[in-house]
Amino acid sequence: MAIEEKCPCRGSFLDRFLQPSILLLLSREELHGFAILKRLREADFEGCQRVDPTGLYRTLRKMEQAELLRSKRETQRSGPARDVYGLTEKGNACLRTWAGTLRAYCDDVERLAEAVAAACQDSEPPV
Amino acid sequence: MAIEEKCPCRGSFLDRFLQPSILLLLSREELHGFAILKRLREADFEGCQRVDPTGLYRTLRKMEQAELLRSKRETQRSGPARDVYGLTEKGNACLRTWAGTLRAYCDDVERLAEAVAAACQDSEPPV
DNA sequence: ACTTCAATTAGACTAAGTCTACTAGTCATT
DNA sequence: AATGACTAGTAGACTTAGTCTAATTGAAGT
Repeated sequence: MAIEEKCPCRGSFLDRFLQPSILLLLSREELHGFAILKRLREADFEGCQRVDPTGLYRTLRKMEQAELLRSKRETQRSGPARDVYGLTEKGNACLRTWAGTLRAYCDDVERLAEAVAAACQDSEPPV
Repeated sequence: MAIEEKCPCRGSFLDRFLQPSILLLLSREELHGFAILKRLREADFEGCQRVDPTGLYRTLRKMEQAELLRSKRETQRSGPARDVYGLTEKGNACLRTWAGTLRAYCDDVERLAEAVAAACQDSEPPV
């Protein structure tokens, strides 16, 4: 009867916010991939705390292809070279679109959450 | 500069709520696949309005395999046979877990939405 | 020499959903 | 009798997003 760890109801498949999170971080300052990774892991936004490096770097490259980001390779005095990313104008427009999308999405999920909560109260209250 | 139709910021990839929606519907009454399809299309919850039949039926079978649903084949006096689905006890437990998950998720998205909105106001207000 | 950290990449995989197309029965028209 | 519309469900290839394991390179610390 117990619900498994990987059942979708645990919410493990509900994270689709890597892109807006990246755009948000880069709207404040330019950052390279690894810095974005660390920022996301410390973020108060839980959705990206367990971000996977492979996924992040792949997403950055994809966003650059989509012209949301531009990068420049930066060779440091010490340590390996790294790609510093910044927002393009299109990236900024994308972030503004996200603002509305997230607002609408949030309201929508809110309605579903309330309906589910109501259904649960009606039936079996959790003791 | 314009954002494409299929850019993630439009929100087209933000629908991960087919399973809780199905559980919610079935917590009220038993239904067969096609009825679930129609209910979802009329639902006030936007996330599932454009649900695809293939995806729905596949999800139903998967949920049955995961023992969240049970089905019985029902031959009607008129029309093709159909599979009527109902919640199992595990399905009920899953729905209760969803209640908490959706609540937490909603709060999380809310925070991100506000941060993005704030970032957009700081930079370029949309004219 | 050994380890640790910084920075990034490769490749195979999984979850969810989309798109096009198809089958098969029933019903009302034409 | 044939057509089209509706009900009910299925097949298969594809896309998006993200995970997991593993590897590489270089510099710094012990």
